[in-house]
Amino acid sequence: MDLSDGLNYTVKEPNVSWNPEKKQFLCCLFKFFEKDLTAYKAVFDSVYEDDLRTFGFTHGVKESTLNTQWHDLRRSSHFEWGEVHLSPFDKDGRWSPFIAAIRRTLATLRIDLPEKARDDIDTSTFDPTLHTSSQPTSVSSNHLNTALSKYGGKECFWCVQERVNEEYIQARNKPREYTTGKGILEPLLYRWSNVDSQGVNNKNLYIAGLFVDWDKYFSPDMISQEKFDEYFSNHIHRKEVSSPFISTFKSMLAPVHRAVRNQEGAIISIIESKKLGDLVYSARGFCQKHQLRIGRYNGGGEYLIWGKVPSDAIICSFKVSTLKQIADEHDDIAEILQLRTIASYKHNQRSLKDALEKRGGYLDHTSGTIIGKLLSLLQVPFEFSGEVGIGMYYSWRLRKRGGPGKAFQEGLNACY
DNA sequence: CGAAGAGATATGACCAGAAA
DNA sequence: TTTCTGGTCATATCTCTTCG
Repeated sequence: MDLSDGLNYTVKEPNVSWNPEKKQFLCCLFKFFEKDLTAYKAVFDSVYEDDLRTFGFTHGVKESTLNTQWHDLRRSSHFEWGEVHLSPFDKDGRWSPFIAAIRRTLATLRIDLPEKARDDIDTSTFDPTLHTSSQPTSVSSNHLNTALSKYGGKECFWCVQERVNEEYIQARNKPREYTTGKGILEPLLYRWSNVDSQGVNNKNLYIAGLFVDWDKYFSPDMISQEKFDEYFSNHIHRKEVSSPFISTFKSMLAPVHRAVRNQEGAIISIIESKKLGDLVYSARGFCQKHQLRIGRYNGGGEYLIWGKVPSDAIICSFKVSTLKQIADEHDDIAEILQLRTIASYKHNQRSLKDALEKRGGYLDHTSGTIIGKLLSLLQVPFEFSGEVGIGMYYSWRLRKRGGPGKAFQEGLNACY
């Protein structure tokens, strides 16, 4: 018997130890980078070099193994597969550490692997009811674990499993309610926050309180409609619990009103809604569906964003102290803004709007010029100045009837 | 009792060949 | 070619039994 041949038959290539991290890493390659198994292999081998050597690999993992593994994860609706592929296509989001590692490795290896500009992975075959998980999901892990440790019996496991499955079926089959849908959604949303706001509130990034530890992120697809409604309801009832949502408003007046009344470090941001995908929900829609009123609040004008507002969706941010300073330095701006009047009203309601109206109307060209000056001082990019300016025109009641005319736009443009 | 062991069952990694 | 699918084999986990 030829010994070397014999070795080839008996010495089997080792198996990859697919822990959750490696699965996520592999899925990130497929999700964010153009498909090229040779490049995927090079990156994977390099990143997990030590680990692979420990398990006995000498020439890295075969391309086919990576491909099969990814398809297997998809076929079995594996937890990590869903985690990566059902999450928003956001390169600055939860998967950014993986993406950064991949980019670094590609640069080191001098491999030119294009990144995808959008998600092209078909997730329609993903069935959460089948989903095999190495880690229970964040949603149901508590129920599952307590039930198991409490009773330990097979019957109980299955009844719990049944309920978990039901949650998933509901989550999948029911289209998510209250979503604003394309076309209806306001192009711009405004956000107010201060030092007391929960979550991460930066000038260029917002993260909801529940996801401050971004590793714990889950998409709304991963939870039931009931759970989603509970989060939504808690949020609009302003309950003191961590929320997966970020509040925004379609009008700039609402956040300005809150900001001038709660000045401590208040920031106002302007957000471009189309960069948020479909993770924006109308509070009005929710209140209508559930016939809900909280005092006089009916959700009008408020939109909740799930998870985070990535930096590329934030057009600009300014501190309310900057706004006040500008008003102090420019009488015409102060006269239009009426920050003191706004601050004197407890609620942003009819009476505040009436009070703003009392100031009297402006000629369109005049108001356009003043608003334009303000927006340029606040460094609102020119391309959004029209949208923001017109919004302010209505909110601040710059003329009693009708919309802004051509002269308003001309006045606005004159300042940039 | 509870620890240890044996057997049964489930899961994970992967291949080879079919299908597209 | 690439992608999908049925099946194998090894290992992990569960369940039941035995024995000190």
